[in-house]
Amino acid sequence: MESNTLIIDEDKFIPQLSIDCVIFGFYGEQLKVLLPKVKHLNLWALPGGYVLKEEGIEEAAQRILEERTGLTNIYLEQFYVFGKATRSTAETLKLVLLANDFGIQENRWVLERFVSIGYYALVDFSKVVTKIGIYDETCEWYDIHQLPNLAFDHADITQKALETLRFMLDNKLIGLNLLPETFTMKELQILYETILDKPLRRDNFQRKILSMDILERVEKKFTGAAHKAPYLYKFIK
Amino acid sequence: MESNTLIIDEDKFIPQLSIDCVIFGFYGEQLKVLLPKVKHLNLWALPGGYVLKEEGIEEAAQRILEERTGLTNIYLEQFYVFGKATRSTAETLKLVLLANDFGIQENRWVLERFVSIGYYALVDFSKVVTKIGIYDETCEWYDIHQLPNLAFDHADITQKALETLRFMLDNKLIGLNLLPETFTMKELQILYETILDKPLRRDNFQRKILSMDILERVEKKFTGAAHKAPYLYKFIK
DNA sequence: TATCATTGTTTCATTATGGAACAATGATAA
DNA sequence: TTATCATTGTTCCATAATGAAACAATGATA
Repeated sequence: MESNTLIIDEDKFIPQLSIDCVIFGFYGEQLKVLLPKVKHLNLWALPGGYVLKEEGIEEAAQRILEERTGLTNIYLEQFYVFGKATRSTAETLKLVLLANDFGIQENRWVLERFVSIGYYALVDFSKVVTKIGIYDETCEWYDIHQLPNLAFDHADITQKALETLRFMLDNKLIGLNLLPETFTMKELQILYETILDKPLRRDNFQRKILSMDILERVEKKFTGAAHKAPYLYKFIK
Repeated sequence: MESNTLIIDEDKFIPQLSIDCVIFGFYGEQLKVLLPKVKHLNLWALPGGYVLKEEGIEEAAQRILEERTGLTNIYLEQFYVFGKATRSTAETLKLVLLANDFGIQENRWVLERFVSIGYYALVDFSKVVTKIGIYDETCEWYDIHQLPNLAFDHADITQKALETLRFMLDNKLIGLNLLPETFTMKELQILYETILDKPLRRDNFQRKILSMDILERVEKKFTGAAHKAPYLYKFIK
């Protein structure tokens, strides 16, 4: 991230290195991304920040997420480093500074080229209570298919995060972090369908997931709807 | 990489950010890693370096590889960023500096904590003519199972590169970069077996690979051995 | 010409997957 | 009470992928 860093002590951080986080949540049969809005501009940026000189990058990502969104100790996965020379951010950053009545100090590294480490986070939508960072106007969820105007190359970063999530779907227990404690098979299937962006067969999906022995069937869920009540499941620890 | 950077103009580079490359080759039925040896010490370090302020990280990796090994325009893949706070490198680096009669300048960022971007490279062993970097004593191939004394956390980095290579084996055309223009099915199979570190069935392997329609059968290879001559294959462009 | 090691291929059993149908169930309406 | 309905849970079968064994081909050597 390169915005919202208007008042920082540059000596505390590793110069020209940043972290950007793509936070995925799942709600209303849609995959969502949590995005803070830049104050005074029609512009959104991934929650991001810098790495303290004595701080591990994973800890930096956790700290940044807590400062910007209030989320603590969440599932994080490094996915790519964005470091093209043409990854120019100074122009947009200057816009941000001007819009917020900050002067532009040309010699600071904040205005130089950045290398940014991308992390994606998976969170249980129902447990998230977002906090607005001191430089943010809002911090809200957006459908992955209807993202707002993203700053810098943050649309590319989000896209790459989504591709990585898809690629990892069979190797990591994605659902464990994106769903509440208990859920129905249908909810899990819709989550997979949403991430993969393609329909899956109900019977085959159930057979495959159950054969993995990662789910425990708990009680039934009576919704009051006029049909058979589905079982609830939870992940086996 | 944090060694062999004894005489550098620090202002040209992004501070505290480095690139380390794990170069894989395949020869004699073994997976090899190309490693320069640190001058005057019983110590080897992955070929690495820093990123110029106006340079993309991929170009930086290519430049570093050319300077250190003579390899140009090779297959590179980013695989992980190593940025733990405890990733201390100063002690070893001071040893390197002392052993090479360089003074230690405490305030330079070269001695601070580093965040290092890991790249792995795949090269055709038969085409490699290594060059010794100006700070290196030798630059030679080592069997992946018999690595020499590696500096810093470079053994971890190498291990992670190998794991990523394994994980990607079915998704990327690994063989295309590690084998010469033409090769036998057996050579390809041994490559796969070596990377995966487990035996594969000859018949099933052949069937699976051929069904992928990525190989073109060329002429036969007469070795003079007392058995049927195998076909040679090459990858379809 | 027989032997040998290795390669290329076929065959068969087993398992996984795709696709359809059927049975079960919890509410609602006749 | 009973018929209806939407959805869930399950079974069944055809097809595809994979595991494993056997067989045929071939290029050199004795």
